[in-house]
Formats: sequence, C-alpha cells, structure tokens
Amino acid sequence: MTTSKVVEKNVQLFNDGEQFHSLYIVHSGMFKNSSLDENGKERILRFSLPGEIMGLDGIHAESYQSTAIALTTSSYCKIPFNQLLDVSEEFPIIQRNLLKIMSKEIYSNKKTYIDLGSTAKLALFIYNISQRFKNRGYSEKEFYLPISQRDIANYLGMAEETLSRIFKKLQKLGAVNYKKHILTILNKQQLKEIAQLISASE
Amino acid sequence: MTTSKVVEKNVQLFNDGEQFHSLYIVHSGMFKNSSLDENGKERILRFSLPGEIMGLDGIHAESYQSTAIALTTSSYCKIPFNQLLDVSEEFPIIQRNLLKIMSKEIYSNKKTYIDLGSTAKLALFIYNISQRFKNRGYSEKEFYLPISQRDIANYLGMAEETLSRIFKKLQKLGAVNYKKHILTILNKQQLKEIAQLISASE
DNA sequence: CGTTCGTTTGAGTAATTTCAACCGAAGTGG
DNA sequence: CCACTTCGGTTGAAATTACTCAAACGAACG
Repeated sequence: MTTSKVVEKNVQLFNDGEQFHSLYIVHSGMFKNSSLDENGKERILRFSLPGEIMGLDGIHAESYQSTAIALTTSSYCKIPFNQLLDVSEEFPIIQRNLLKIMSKEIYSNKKTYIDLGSTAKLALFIYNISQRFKNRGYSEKEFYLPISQRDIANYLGMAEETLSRIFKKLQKLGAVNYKKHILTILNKQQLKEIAQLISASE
Repeated sequence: MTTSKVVEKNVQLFNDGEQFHSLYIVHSGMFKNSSLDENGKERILRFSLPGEIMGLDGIHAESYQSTAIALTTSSYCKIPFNQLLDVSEEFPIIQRNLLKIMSKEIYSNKKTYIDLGSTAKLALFIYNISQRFKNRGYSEKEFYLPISQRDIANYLGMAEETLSRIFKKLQKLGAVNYKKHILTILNKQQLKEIAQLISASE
C-alpha cells in the first residue's frame, strides 16, 4: 500500500489537533505520543514500538488527539484511513482485525499504573516494554530504550529524581541493568514480583 | 434488535474470562467493571453510565476482560456481536460508528489520573462523571451516584480514609455537596480549577 | 435490639516530592 | 583546541502527602 519512510530523532509525524487522515505503523525505532495539559506541560500518553499503530485516538474526532515524535531514528508506514475503510468494505477480515486491534488497545490501557508504588511502577513499565518487544520477535532480555529518564518519569507520573533512585534500586536488587540506554533484564521472575504481577511466594 | 432488560443491584452481566458474545449498552442505572489482580483483590476499571457500552475490551481475546456488576437497579440492552458484524457489512455506517466509539474510548483513557494529587483526582472524577451525565441529557449539576466511597477510592487508587477526608474537604471548600449518594456541583469553575483543568488565575 | 456496613477520625509512619546543588558527557563557539 | 554552556542524570535533606492502623460512629437491617 505504502512504503516505509525514515525519520530522524525529534521529527514529528503528526500533531495534536491536526486534521486526522492516516494511521501510522511503526516499523523500527520508537515514538512518543504526548499532548499538552492545561498549563502547557507535556503529558506523555504512550510510547509506540515497532509493529504498533499510532493515531487510533484521532478517528472519533477526525483530528489527532496527540503528537507523535520520533525518539530515535525510526521508520514508519502511513495508512490513509479512507483507503483502509474502502478496502475493509471489500474484505471484512480487515475490519475485524482493526476492531481487534482497537479492542486490545482499550484493554491494555486498563492495566493501569494507578495503585502501584514507584518501584512497582517502574518494574511494570520495564516488564511491559520487554513483552512488547518479545511479541514482535525482538529480544525480551536486552533492548535499546531510547527514552530519557525524564520522559519515563513523566509517563509514569513520578518525579525525575524518584525515578533515578528507583532505577538504581532495581539495579542494586539485581533485577535489571541499565547503561547508555541499553536495558538488560537480569531476573525476569524477580522483576515480575516487584511489579506485583505475581505474589512473592510463588 | 433486542429489548431492554432490568437487573437489580449486585447482579452480574458478564464475568472476567467468560466467552465473549455480546456488547451491552447501559440504559439506566450504573455498572462497575472490574477484575481481580494477582492477589485476588478487586481492581475497578471503570464505571458505566447510561448510553455507554460495556464489553468492548472482550473483542480481541474473544473473552470478557472484566466483570460487569450493577451498582443499583439498572437496565441494559444486549447486542450479540456476530449479528452486529453481519449488519455492519451491509451498512458500513454502523462499522464506522463502532470504530468511532472505540476510538473515543481509547482517547478517553488518555485523560489519566496519574500525576494528580488526591484532591485533584477526586475533583476530576466528579467532573468527568458530571460531563458524561450531561452528554446524555441528564443534569450535570446534580445526580445520583450509586457508588460507595470504597469503590471510588479503589478506582482512583487511593485509601478509603483519604477519599473520605478529601470529600469533606471539597465540601468545605464549597465546590460540591454530597449526601446520601446525591452529588451536587455547587461551583463548577472551582471544581475544574481543583481538578487542574484550568489554571487558577483564569 | 444487636449486628453489619459504609464512613469518619486521629495519630503515627512511610513514601514521594521539592528544592538546591552537583556531576559528567556532549556539543558549541571563539 | 579549549573554555563554556547545556543536558541528562544524580544526590542529600527537608517538607509534604498519603497510607496504615485502630477505634468510633451512624444508618440500615433483620
């Protein structure tokens, strides 16, 4: 349908409020999706990894509801939404898949970070990213994470300083290693326990 | 397509993990959608008000991802999903509307409570509910809120005691009144300020 | 009338934020 | 090539916020 295009770090694919026309699939690299709050502060809503779709939140209002910015050199594929609708009328399977993707998106937003302490939040964040890489065929144990700690803290709703301390704590505990944006999961089981995905006794 | 059915308080419409077959539209009353975490504790994911759809998160896995329980005497309409798909192949407008509804659901999840203090969280919660009632033609100023404070605290990720104190605080500030599950918004502007939806100077 | 349930209250404790300063790596301009 | 600035991250200490625990309360109910 369309070919993959490459963008450098900090390039913006679409902007909050702009007219909606296309969905974007991440091919490689990573994007952050954010919007500005009432005081003009950036609020990061999600990070988009290879294989994931951006722009779904723009369908209902026919304008994008967030801004997409590349966090590192990345490539993506653009899918004009009207064309997608036309094709899906011919091939209902496409429509069903779109519904499934959106359903999954709704579902995944529910696994919220609310209710967790800072340590559990960060552990869960790392675990989630790891599983998303795994689902796309990448290593779940070690990956490049082109996100600044400031952005992670923003996304998780905690102070930058807290995040720094917790990151050090997770490393001291031997759960992960993090250096120069390379994240290594040293003890997946332990990480899941800290993220409260399993009870510690199991 | 189907007629409206009535259920009493505490009746369950569908259960987390059960095979997915239908969407449910709330006609009147209110439902809570929850699931159990790894330690068996209830985690409330949303409250469903009249006009809102439940079950969308079950499409992708073909099993419900949460449990729906009536919080008060309520009525609902059941829509078998396969029938919906069949009809939507004939009438693409239905398909488009479904996509829009799901898109809106994805978008609304972005307005997250992360990052807010307890006072702002509760104010935002009240404001959101109020707007959802308004959008369906009900009063935005005064409504029956059949949710226990325990459930609100659970949903917002704070201690029950904290919620009780904050509720009292909002009343002392003159923003709202709350008695016998009747919630009255006394000062919408102030409520929005507290919820950080506008800066205090405006 | 006694019990339960949902809520409230107080006091102490724990977790997180804030503020201020510092650090090291990387990039910039003279 | 070197000083300078910036940026992302780190550290410590004080202040704030929210949680926990324990107890009491009032309304509803059988």
